[in-house]
Amino acid sequence: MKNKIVRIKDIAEKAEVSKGTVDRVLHNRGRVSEEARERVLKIIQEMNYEPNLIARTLKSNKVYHIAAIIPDPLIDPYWEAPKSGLEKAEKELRHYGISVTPFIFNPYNVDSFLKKAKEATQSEPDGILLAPVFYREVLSFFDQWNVKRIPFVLFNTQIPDAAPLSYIGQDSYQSGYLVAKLLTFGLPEPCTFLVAHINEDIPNSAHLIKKEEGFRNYFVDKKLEDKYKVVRLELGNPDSGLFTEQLNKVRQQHPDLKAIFVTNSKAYEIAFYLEKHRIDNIKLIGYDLLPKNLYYLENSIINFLINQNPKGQGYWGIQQLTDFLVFKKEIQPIKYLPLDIITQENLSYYVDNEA
Amino acid sequence: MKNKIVRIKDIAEKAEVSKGTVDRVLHNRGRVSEEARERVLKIIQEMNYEPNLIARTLKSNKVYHIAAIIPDPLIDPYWEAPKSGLEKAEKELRHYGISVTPFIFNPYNVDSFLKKAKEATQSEPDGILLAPVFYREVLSFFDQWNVKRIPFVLFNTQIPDAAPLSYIGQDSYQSGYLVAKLLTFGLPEPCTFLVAHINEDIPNSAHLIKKEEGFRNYFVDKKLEDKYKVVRLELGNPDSGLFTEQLNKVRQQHPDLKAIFVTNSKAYEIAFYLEKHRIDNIKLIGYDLLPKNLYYLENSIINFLINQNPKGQGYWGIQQLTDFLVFKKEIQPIKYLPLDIITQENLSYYVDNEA
DNA sequence: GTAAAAAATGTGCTCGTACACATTAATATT
DNA sequence: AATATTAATGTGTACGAGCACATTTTTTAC
Repeated sequence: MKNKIVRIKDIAEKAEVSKGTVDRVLHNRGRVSEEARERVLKIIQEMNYEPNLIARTLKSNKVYHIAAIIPDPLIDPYWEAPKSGLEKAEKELRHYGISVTPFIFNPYNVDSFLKKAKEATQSEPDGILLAPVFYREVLSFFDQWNVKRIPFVLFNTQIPDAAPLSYIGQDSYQSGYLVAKLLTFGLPEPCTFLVAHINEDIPNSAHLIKKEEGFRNYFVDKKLEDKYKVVRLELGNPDSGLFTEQLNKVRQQHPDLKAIFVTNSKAYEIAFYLEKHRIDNIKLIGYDLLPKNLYYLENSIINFLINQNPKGQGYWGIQQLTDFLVFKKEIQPIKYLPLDIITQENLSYYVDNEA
Repeated sequence: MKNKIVRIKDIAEKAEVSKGTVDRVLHNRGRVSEEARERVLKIIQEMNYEPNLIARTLKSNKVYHIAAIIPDPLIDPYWEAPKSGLEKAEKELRHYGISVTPFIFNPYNVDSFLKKAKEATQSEPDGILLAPVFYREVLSFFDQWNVKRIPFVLFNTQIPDAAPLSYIGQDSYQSGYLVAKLLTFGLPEPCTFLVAHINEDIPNSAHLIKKEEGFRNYFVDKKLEDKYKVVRLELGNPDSGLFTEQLNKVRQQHPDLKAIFVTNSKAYEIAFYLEKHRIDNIKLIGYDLLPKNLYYLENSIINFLINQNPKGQGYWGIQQLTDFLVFKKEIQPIKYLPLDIITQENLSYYVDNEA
């Protein structure tokens, strides 16, 4: 059987050199005669040697510091999941020398972001994981990190101009497209759909625009523009009276409103409104498995949730950086997570059961 | 910082014993005074020591042989995915001493199964991964393996009476339930649904019955029995004329037939029928991302597929056995994989991108 | 031709854990 | 009290890769 695991020692013996020489060939440390080099290289090929990553990391007790620049979960609960994901990854990878330091900023305050990003940069980390909530402000940091050669991984929000080591998240456009499919599947008759952006700085939130774009283009592509009408609404703070007013008005203007698509994780705000006004003929789709969303999903007020797998995003972010720093693997520049469709009936298998 | 990793040596020093003693405490190898035992145990708690699994497996060069008893992918293409999943796992885990030997049987031939299962048993493996296609025949093997103390993991088909180390797969009942939800969501008007079992030995296929049960119970639970009618059909070999005849007949008997639920991975057979007869007012839901199914999903003849994640099943099966054999971890007796809802629009993120 | 410099190759220790073996301390037996 | 027996504890090495350092071989300089 070829089942035997090939070690450096085996190669050394077969090539009639010492393992030191094999090591030099493997890592291009020079000081090897061309003759020996070729012989060793050939044998490595033949026996298709694969280094034992386990033994490798055991040796080097280098600690890799990763700075995780993420929004405060206490301010927006959405960010709890990514945080727990990266904590999980850190726990798993501690023995490989991975150490993660969170730099937590207020997602509604640019200065807070600037401060924390600066702190993170000054800590001279070996890698950075970042949720780039503020599009404009983050760009100059990318330059700094590129100069300093600090690899950085983005998640949640895709930034086209950046050249990160990797982006982890969903294809926003496609997720809007998917939502349109689901709603038209459930509503075969002509009607009106509402795209609701809740409490967001829209011009600075490219991914939300992408979602709306995908949503609208579905109707174009499928030639359904005559059948369905799409309206949009930028809603402010749900606690204000304006919020309710805006919704009342849109319902009045569009009596055939049959579905609402919420582009972020705050579908529960709309659900609260629907429940309060005892409206049960409007379907509702949103994002993410927050407890409040799950509550309304269970009560059939929310019909579907698209799981952005935020925990997985944090988890895979750290994993990607580890693969790069520790294992020196090739990193895929974009890692799209699946667009999970969640409903009452399959919910339990997605809650706390992933990655 | 608590960032320092705790080693056995650290514990030994703090407890003023040698690392040998700590080792004996950790592994209950006896020969330790009660006094020392308690002291060490306390310090292990305090410093919350976690063994370095990396170093652990590096030491022991034991090879664990796992026998994988699975159906032949050449006979039923469904089984390609589990096979590739377990191959992927083997590759990842080779350096932990995991070696997987496939024992491949004909899923339509009991004798072939008996022969291979016997061979696998005689090879005296350290663990067994099994797709228990033949319910009755597999039971005696469970007894044998229990006597020999060979841990076995089941996947794909849940067997209630068995007490495997772990079952990996989906909750069949719930998946039927989910399908009912999707269909009623898309078909708000009263109509008839067909549950189709294609080319299966139904009495011996508990998981297919469970699917139907879940499907039917959805209507009961939601008080929709008056609105929707459910009929069932056991279809034989799709290549025979009978197959088409049966379908024709059921359509004739139920003119308001609006959806078909195929309980296994052969939805493409019905799709072929629907396409051939140019029927586009019957929705179709089935299982698994086989190339043929994907083709019809792309063409909108199949509306949804439930992904049973067969690749993941093979992968996690080997992972579970490795966790048990190599890492001595606690194993969860049931590992339900999520009920992924797949449609044209989110398909690409599930194809070859998992586990 | 010899010594010095450079190139090539070899040796040995480290990482954290597990286990075999060696050693010491505490009882039991005569 | 001396020896045998058992219990308790300590010591040392292996696993595979990586790297510093030691050693050998070849080349260069005079």
